Amino acid sequence: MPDAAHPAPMNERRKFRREGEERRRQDLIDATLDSVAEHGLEGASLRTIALRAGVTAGLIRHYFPGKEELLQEAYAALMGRMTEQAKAALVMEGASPRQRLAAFVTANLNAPIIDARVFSLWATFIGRAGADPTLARAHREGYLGFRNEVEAVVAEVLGAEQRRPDANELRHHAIAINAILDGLWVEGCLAGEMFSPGELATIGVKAIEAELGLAPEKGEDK
Amino acid sequence: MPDAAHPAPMNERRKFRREGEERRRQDLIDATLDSVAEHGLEGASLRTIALRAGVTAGLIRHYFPGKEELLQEAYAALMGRMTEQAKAALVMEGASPRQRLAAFVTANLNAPIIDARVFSLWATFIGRAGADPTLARAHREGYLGFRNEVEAVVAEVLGAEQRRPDANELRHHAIAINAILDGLWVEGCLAGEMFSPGELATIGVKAIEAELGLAPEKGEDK
DNA sequence: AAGCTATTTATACACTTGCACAATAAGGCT
DNA sequence: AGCCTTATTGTGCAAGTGTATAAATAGCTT
Repeated sequence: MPDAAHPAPMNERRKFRREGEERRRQDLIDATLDSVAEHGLEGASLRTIALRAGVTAGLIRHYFPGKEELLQEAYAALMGRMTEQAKAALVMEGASPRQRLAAFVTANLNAPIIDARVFSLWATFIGRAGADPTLARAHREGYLGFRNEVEAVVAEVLGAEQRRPDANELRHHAIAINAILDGLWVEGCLAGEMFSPGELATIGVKAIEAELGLAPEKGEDK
Repeated sequence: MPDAAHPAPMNERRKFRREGEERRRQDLIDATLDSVAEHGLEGASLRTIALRAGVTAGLIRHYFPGKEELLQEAYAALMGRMTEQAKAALVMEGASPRQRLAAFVTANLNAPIIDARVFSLWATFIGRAGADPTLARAHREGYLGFRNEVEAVVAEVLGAEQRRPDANELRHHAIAINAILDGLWVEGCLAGEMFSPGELATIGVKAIEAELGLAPEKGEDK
């Protein structure tokens, strides 16, 4: 819509700025994620995306071979940010393994990881994993990477308690803990207002400590 | 495509049979779910759906006001079948509460509940829950119903052990157990071949018994 | 057998979609 | 200052979309 303050002569070509390549690609990917989150894959047309990014639709083809590639890159970017945030909570210096585990769980069950928009994106993309092997592989890698992180922390925690679980035990613990985190994440994203702040984290920490057979902390029993 | 054995005269109008209303609606809903599972919401056009159902596109409008209503009914049907199957495992006569819980968990972590197609459908629809309040409410109801079932079984199990949890404790247990089931369900659906048969159920039963603080069964420790 | 009715097909329409490509101008280089 | 590259716009197109509606016919009623 033409700005009333700057009445544009008719047929004037739209002014534009040249952005750096990396910047433009990021903007387009962000606009894609926004569009998908808001209107689903179906509503994310090239024109919608371009409008959101402040460019015209034709430009997209200058940066991406086609729509499919744009979507795949957008999904990869989303997964990258998610796992990055999730793992960031693990780098705590000078904390006991058990404290690190609790911090990890708490971080994963609060904002910004618990987020309806991110969940919507995840679900929309993952729903196509069955049909699109590219998406399926991207998920698999993200999942396994995350689970390996979990498994490493679990090994540390149990090691600090003088317990020596075998490989299979360790794997089962990691799978179960991962499931607890995933499940609570889904519930929190879908119905966050049903839980008081921090409640999901409390539930998660307790469930995971129970899974690992850790004695309750002093004063932690209600 | 015309059958070679019955060469059709040109411009012959397609033959058809009148099915009962209920039957047709079901066929259309099934065709919708198939289309969505295979090509996603975007690829599920009225013509695709009609083709799958063996009718022409125009007929859909005779049974549904528009595409959106068809999708909503399809989602409702999907949720209905899922929760119905899930709860069915609970009706075991003459079993101890603990056995019933274990059977419930096992049933929910094996086929046909663990199913890539159903998961794909669930994810695709739930991804739109953020934007579509109708879908969000449908999910909420299904989720709460399921969680209440879980809570009831938990109360029975703990009651049989002479334990009297308060309401909040009970709620937390139900949320945690629900998360374990959801999380393992997701993992199983997305990467079923990474787990040996029955492995997810084993992990789930152990994790849930740990959550409830139940002593391991005799001979159950590895 | 004839007629009725509502299920079903078929066609039309306005609109959107992804993609192709020519035209243009922004901004660095000399 | 002028030029050259290429990022960006704008237009066009064929295919597909949901919806509206007219035409046909399957199967029941009488």
